[in-house]
Amino acid sequence: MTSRVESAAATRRALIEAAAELLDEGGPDAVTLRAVGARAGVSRGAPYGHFPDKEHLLAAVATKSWEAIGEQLDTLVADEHRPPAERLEQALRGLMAVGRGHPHAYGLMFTAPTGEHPDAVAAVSRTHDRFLQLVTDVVGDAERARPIGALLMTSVHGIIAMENNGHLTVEKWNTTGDGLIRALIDRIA
Amino acid sequence: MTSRVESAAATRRALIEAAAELLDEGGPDAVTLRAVGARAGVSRGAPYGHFPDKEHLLAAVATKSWEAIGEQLDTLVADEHRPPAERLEQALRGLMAVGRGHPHAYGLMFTAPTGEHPDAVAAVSRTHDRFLQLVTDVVGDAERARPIGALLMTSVHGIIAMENNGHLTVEKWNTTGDGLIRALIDRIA
DNA sequence: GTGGTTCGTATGACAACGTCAGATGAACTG
DNA sequence: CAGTTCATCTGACGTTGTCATACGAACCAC
Repeated sequence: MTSRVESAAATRRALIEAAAELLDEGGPDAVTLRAVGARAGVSRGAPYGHFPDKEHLLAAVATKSWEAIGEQLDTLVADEHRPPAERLEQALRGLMAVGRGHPHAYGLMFTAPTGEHPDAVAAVSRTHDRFLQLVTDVVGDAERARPIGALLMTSVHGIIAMENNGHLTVEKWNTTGDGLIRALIDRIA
Repeated sequence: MTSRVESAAATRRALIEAAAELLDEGGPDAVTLRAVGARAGVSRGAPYGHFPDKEHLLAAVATKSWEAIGEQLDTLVADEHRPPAERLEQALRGLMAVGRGHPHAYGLMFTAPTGEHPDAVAAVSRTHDRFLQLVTDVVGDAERARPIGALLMTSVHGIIAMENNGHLTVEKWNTTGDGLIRALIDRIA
């Protein structure tokens, strides 16, 4: 662990993890380069040895979140015992669980300007591909699955976003995020 | 116009409008209290005579956006010549137009922590009520319209959000935001 | 009118932030 | 062992949100 490249890689990982933790605990405002450095055990300017600026660090955090969801979907794709429809529903509910458990991280995933960050774009693309595979397993045809998957993905994202921002109250809409997922599956997939 | 209360109210309006313009033109980072003051013709500390802090100013901007959409829906509700389904579709496409034309303002509408800002909450509630009226005109029963309206609202929001963040590409999903709106109406309403 | 009060605005100051330039020291290379 | 590399530290700068203070014109009683 005392090798220079190993130590640098460990520091880089620690910075990303520290930023993710601070984001989870205190929201975007808590993610200060000084606080990130402190939690990672380095000082305030250390991130600039690994990232051009703060935005790239946050993009790395978002990439990690996308990859985590991708792996989650991967295990669902591989689980061939269960019926495809059940796996797809599990995927949608898994997305909601992430959005609820880590609302700030979830927001970051859809906030980072993706165009400037190829790694993030690739991670998003891979995750979306796995999601489309799950949809394909349900509807049969891969080409037909694409717009259907888009409708499912955008709708679930909208449900999570409005739930996290307090715009989805039971008093107003007489339903919950879970209920909307159910309705979505019944009407679309 | 030289009355003190009139002048103060004009300044307040100018501050909100200046913030909205800066948000439209340069995104959230361009909305600096100094820049807002300069554009409104006052100085950097003037906003504190009208808002407790920057967040409340932004909440006022979001409130204005919600009210603008509310009025837009209002004219649709009142337009009884056209069939209800057509008016509902027009409402959904109007939401998309706002999201496309003013992406930063649209993001702010769903970003402001609504709990702390009663005016914003009220504006959102009124706008949602008008949307639910349009849904009721289509499905007939007001109670049945509520969860259906929720599914429509969250889905459209998800479509707009993913489109604005570049996560809704034709290459990946083989559809567009407009196509998804069409599919949404066909399958839900 | 006139004097005193109110209150919207201007100004100076402060801490915190992102960012960069230079210094430091330990891991590498020959 | 001498020289280089490079991750990290430290000091500094401009900008930001925010507050305390000061000013001055609109207000109000008489």
